[in-house]
Amino acid sequence: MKIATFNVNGITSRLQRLLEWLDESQPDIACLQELKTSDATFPLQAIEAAGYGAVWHGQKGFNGVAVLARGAQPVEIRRGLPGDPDDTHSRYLEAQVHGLTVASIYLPNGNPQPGPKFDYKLAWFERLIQHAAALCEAREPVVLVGDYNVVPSNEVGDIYSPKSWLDDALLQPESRDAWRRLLAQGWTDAIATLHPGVPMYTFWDYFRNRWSRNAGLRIDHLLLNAAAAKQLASAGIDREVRGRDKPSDHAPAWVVLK
DNA sequence: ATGCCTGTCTGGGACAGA
Repeated sequence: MKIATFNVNGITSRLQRLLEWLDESQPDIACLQELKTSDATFPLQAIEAAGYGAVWHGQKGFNGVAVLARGAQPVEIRRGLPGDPDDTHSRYLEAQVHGLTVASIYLPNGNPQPGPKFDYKLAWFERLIQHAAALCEAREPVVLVGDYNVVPSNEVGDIYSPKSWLDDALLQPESRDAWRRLLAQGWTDAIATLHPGVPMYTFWDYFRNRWSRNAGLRIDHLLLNAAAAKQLASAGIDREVRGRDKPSDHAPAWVVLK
């Protein structure tokens, strides 16, 4: 069972990159973020033609998350996190498919900080922590994947160099503290567990030659509860996707469960 | 040192992203 996460940065302009990656990587489940399109304009036909069923939560111009499943129709469990009825952002979609529960997460970026966007990020994180507690305790496998917009540490496995990012919302102690408290519920960070100490970046800014210099950040994560972690076989990053024509600024990350 | 690129909505320039 291969589960992947991919921030596509606009599914409309990224559709060919997405389809070729699905064909190559053959994930059983693919969670997408930053669709940047409305529910009505989600390219369902092309995704079904590629052999995938889908549920999605779109938003015109911004945000947007989806869960794709190869040869299956995901069953939607929840769209949006509980705890704030005024939150209009499409950032959380939870579904059951292929015998497990999976969530596609697009955690707020939070820049600039300090400020209201950073406050929103931290508040959203607290709502995720609240909601994730019961999922972590589930006896069935649960996988929370997506763009968490947190660089977990300043180590080279997580960032090429923290120097120019020290004031960024992705590295702030508050962001990292929330990340640590989420993991402390009992989640396994699949990439960090299987590839400690080596660069496992998932994002490279479009400018400043960040891709050609491999000046990347590890911000897309795959978290497994105990039942899922028992099945953990391998994990990786499809880096080559970032080097193609008209790429997303993120590369897909994936985990295989036995 | 700096959104320096890129996508979206829109129809040129603003906003958002990380």
